[in-house]
Amino acid sequence: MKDKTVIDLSALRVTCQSCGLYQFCLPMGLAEGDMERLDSVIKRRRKIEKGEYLYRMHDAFSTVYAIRSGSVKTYTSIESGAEQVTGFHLPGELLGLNAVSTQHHTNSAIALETTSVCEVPFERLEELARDIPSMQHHMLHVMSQEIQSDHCQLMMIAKMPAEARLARFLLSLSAHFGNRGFSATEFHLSMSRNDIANLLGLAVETVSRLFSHFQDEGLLSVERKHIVIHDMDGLMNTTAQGSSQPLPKDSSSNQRP
Amino acid sequence: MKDKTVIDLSALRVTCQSCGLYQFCLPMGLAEGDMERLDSVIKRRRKIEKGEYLYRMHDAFSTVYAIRSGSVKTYTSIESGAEQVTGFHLPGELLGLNAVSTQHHTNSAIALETTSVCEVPFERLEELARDIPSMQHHMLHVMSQEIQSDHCQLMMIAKMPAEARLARFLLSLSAHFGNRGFSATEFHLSMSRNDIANLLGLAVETVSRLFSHFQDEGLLSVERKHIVIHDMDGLMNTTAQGSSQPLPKDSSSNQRP
DNA sequence: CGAAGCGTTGAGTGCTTTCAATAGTTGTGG
DNA sequence: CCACAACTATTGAAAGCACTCAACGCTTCG
Repeated sequence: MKDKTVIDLSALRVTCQSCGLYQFCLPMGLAEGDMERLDSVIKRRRKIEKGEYLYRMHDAFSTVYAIRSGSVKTYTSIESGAEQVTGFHLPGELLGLNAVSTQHHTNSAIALETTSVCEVPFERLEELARDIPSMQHHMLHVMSQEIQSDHCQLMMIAKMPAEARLARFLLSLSAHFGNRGFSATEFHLSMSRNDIANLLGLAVETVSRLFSHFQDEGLLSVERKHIVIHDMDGLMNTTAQGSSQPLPKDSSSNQRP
Repeated sequence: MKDKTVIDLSALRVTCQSCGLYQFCLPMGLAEGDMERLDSVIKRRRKIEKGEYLYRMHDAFSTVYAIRSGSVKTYTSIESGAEQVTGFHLPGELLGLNAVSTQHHTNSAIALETTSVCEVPFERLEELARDIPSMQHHMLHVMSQEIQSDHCQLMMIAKMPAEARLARFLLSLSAHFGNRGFSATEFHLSMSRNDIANLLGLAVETVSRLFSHFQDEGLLSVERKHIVIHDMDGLMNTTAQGSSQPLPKDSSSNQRP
């Protein structure tokens, strides 16, 4: 335990530039000088264990979190006690920004495994954003991206059959891992079947059945939380909502003049 | 037609402060001086007819729109041609901000009736946001609010039966109108049944049946697009997912240590 | 080792969709 | 001005997908 301080010091000295994720994270697109200013604002690095909360719904909002390693589940609860998982978040993602409007968190964030995050005081971030145009733009960028992904999620739940939803979910995980230099075909699910089902708007049993079904078809192998994708194209095909229906364009009540 | 120029001039002279919606719109919370700066940035006021597009998916993003009157439907299209309505937007709402991340619009916005909007060049808005902290904050605020409402929508589609979804939809419209000084119990639906069904992730027939059902129960009267709510509480009760199930808190795989 | 929780599988039910037919509404052109 | 076409909305009947209920194996943890 003598070298504890040494470890702490080196940890504190870690900069965004030295982080393998900096191109996916807050400093994305920042000039070097600006990155140093960002570094100076990042409060500290925190490690949280599986099952610990990063923050809870209704907590006062003061801090934004960037995930360094591990994974986090976010979910909102409704009055009746029902929960809706809104996403699983992997390294490089920014959490907490959607609390700006209420000053209180509107969802809870819980670690799915041992997770390390960077904490950034939001006030500081706002100040930085004022001085650094690309930082301001990036914050808007991050939020607009979340909106887009929510819309995608919405469409998925509203329009796609269960099979396609799970396939898309797995493919999106696969792409995430692939982008970050990990295997796109073999990975570990840090979330429970329950969480997956909740995110996709399905019953746990349905998810379980679908995993078995995919395995029977030879699309993938699944053993508890270990996934190996054998047939990426096959998975993508199940995504295509049954088949390619030649929908009439603009089926709504409006036409362009 | 002699006074046409007079009308135009007076229209151009309209300021945010003179707009009945300013407390719901972009200038929300701005100091008076800052509001004038905002006014000077707003490019012009545009009137669009029913069926015209404010912008279309994939269009280059340069402008943010604030709705003055009328209503607008936004929707995204997926590769296969299927569409997902992402929202109906009423006076005071800001549209287009979610295109920041891609520089291209990721949804289309079409007028459901004759609609007038204010156009704000996004670049200008970003500049303003740099100079005026409360403006920057407000933009983040608007986007964070959209994320929250999307999460709400997600939960609704994923967890609620058809009846509750339509009830919630009507109640949210009612609240919107009420907040803006209109009747909360009697209003006009500017969107088609098809659009409603699409937004709620239902079939048109289901929506139609539900309207009839609500009417049979005496909760409301509906005649084509004219709605009169008779029993607000009754409607709210149908929202409660069948009843109040005493769900075990935190049904997920995680527990707090 | 027992309890508790997660995951899988089966059977039956039900909510919602799909298919189909009919009115009502809107818009256009003869 | 009316008739026809196209579209929107409503209603009924049948089918299907996913859910609920239920039981059991497996893993984890105290």
